[in-house]
Amino acid sequence: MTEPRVRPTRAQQRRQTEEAILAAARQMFAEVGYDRTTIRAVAKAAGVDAGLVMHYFGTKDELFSRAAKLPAEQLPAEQLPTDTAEQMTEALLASLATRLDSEPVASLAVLRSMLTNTAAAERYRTAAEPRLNQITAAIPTPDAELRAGLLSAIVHGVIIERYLLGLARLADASPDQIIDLLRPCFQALAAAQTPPPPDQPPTDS
Amino acid sequence: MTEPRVRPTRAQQRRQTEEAILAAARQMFAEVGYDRTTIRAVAKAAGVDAGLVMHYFGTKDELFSRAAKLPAEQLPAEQLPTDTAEQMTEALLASLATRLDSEPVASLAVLRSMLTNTAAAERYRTAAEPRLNQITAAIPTPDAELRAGLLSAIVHGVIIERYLLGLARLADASPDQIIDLLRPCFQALAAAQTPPPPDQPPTDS
DNA sequence: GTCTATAACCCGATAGAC
DNA sequence: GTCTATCGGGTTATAGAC
Repeated sequence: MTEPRVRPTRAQQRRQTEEAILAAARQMFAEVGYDRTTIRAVAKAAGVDAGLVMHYFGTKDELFSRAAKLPAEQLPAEQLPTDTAEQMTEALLASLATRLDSEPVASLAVLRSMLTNTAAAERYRTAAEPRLNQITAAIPTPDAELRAGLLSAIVHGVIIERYLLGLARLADASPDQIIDLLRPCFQALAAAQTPPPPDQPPTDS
Repeated sequence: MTEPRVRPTRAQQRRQTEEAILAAARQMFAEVGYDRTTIRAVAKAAGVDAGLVMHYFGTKDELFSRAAKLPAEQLPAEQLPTDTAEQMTEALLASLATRLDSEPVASLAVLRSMLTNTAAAERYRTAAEPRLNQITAAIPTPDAELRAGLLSAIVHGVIIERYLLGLARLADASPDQIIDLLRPCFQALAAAQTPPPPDQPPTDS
């Protein structure tokens, strides 16, 4: 009998090299974007032949699509509370703090490519949409959709300048420092006007 | 004598076709980015031969560099007042309103390409630096540099989502609506905490 | 000054040997 | 399953005719 424990199943072996290819592809897509990422370079980084990459994924678009998927599609797990604007704001800040600490490389691949690749842009849109709806639901004003769009734009602007452009002022700061500065911004956007007006009218008027 | 008025100088003619090429290049760089822009397509859009583009600009990098320059380098003209944070904030909002109304296509070319082209990223950095310093100078807190970086990131995040990604919530809104919503955000970032600290120390201490 | 032809080099994708 | 060879296409850039 052949020892089936030591060298695992054909399918397992395949999944293993597939994962190595995907990891290399994610890294390169995140670093230089879709166009400048070549199948040949991905294969070399993964230690396999270029033909094998094509054999597994068929096309470069499919490779990008698979590489850009977050592991186990864990997105639906992180939901924002929509009860009050304050809760949503804090949850959004906490989510941003996590992303500022270590943004998944698959997300960076999408962000890096979304300005020059329509498939990446579409993936960005569909990934951001449920979150936009959650933010909108927590804001009690008629212009909630625009406010939610601005909050999302701020989050992504900060992440882009920190990770993709490496601007020193944002790249060197700590996540806590950034979210502490952004908290009043977010509260102003989510809570409409200031709760207590300065000069209180008489109680009976 | 040959009539020199009707058909202008050789140099003028050259400048004219050069400008046509640059306009076509700006448009294409802004729409699809550096990599997907080809010399051939630019030449066709400008109504000239591809070889002529190379003859004028020598290399694709030089063509991008020339196309990405704002006309007459009018950047130093728009300076932000650095006297008080309030003045700077309003000026920054006014500048954003103008850009939301019609962002120069040369700027869009840089923004579209900066995530996948190092020359574009470098141009973005050097163009943003003087403005960052002006914003910093108007903020009276020790973390002024980080606050300025966040303000800049917000501005560019909004512009990117509006023009380059075409997200509906930001693309359909009016500039005035957007800056009115962003005003409290910017004030919170620029003005630090509430001006009068609650407990004043004794005068002589 | 303008345009044609082509060189030299990449790429993604395919076919087939082993 | 893995790798080599190659096809067909694209690009920038150059050389040279008109």
